[in-house]
Amino acid sequence: MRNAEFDRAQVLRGAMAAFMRKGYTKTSMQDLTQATGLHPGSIYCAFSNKRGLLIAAIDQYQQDRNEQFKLIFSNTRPVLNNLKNYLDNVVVECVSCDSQQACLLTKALNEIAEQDDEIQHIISQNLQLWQNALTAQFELATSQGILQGELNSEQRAQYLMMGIYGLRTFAHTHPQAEILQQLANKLFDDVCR
Amino acid sequence: MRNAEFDRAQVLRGAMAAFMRKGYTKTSMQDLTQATGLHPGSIYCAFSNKRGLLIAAIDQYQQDRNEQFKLIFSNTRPVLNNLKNYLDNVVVECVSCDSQQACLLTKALNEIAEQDDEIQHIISQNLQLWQNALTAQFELATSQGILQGELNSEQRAQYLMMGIYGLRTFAHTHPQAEILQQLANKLFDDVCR
DNA sequence: CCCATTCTTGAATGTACATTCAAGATATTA
DNA sequence: TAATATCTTGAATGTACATTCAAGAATGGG
Repeated sequence: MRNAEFDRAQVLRGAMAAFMRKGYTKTSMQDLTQATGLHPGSIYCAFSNKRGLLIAAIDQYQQDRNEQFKLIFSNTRPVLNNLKNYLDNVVVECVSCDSQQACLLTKALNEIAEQDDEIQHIISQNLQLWQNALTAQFELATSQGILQGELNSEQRAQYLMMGIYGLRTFAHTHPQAEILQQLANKLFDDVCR
Repeated sequence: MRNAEFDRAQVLRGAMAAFMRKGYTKTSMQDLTQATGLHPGSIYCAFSNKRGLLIAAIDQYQQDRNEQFKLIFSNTRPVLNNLKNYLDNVVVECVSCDSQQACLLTKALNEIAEQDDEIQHIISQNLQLWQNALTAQFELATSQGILQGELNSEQRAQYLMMGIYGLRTFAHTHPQAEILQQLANKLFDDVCR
């Protein structure tokens, strides 16, 4: 008889930002009411509780990132150019030092790992989809004869994921663009080797 | 007129373990009294507060890891063997999935980054010492003519640090020894390239 | 062996938090 | 426009937490 007034995606993006800034535990419901513009009652009505809001935010994050991924890879340029652009984009995010540009999945994974099996599973699954998408790109490059070497596409994707995780953590101590870009360049070379 | 009864190092190792298991925020003082065997009053007397206990625990962690580092590198075997052993050791820690085997520095860095400047600074400094020690090993190998290529020793150390950070995060989603060892092997190759 | 000093104990304190709920507001339907 | 269903509001609730503190215990010097 009456529809909710808020825009679910916008609310979840606000929650995302809050969780990325302070981490799940340290983010209070008060932070979340501010970040989402919703009153506590509305949050509990729509997402059950703080944990439910995190799960919904992770889902929205995955959708948003998937759009971005498609944007980078859906074109006719050479696959390796797209991959390099993708990695350079990660570097830009790291350099900005803007906590909103962090990766919600890895942030939550590092915080919650071994504490909440269900959330850990959700995050792992999302990261796996991610890795699969990268594997597909490497597979494409291989089928085009662009990539050679001992590694298969899955191994390349795993190594790239590992490198991106590492880059994001490393950036906390060395936020200089030059250093990060250099590491990313070598990572790209090594992945393609 | 009277000495403290507890063994400071042991107390701090208990606190370390607690912080590594749950993270700083989620670890309650009750957890810490259990983990350290100390009553709240004693903790506050010795370390001011929970934050002070974390800082002291980080310091103890650094000392302990430094001992371990020396143990691995203080011998007459080839430098690169030692480096490989060191990396393999990280893999073993990752595989165990034992949260006590995590790295307190990276765990705290990922949680607290951009939230507590002083702690961030302490962690960064400790990680830098770490990186410097690795740089020295690469420098040694280079001076022995074992390492060639475009990279300088600092760049190699940075790349290795990045890789280790990445490996630790990646292990949360892929704790299989085989996969992690494969990634570590390639990382070592690429670092030495 | 007693005194002075320091350490230990753990219950008490106040605060900050996640969550609930009942009253009020608003939209849709008839 | 009236009735009804649903959403919104934000103060109230109980809990869990970090921290304090005063009483008690233990040590070593004299």
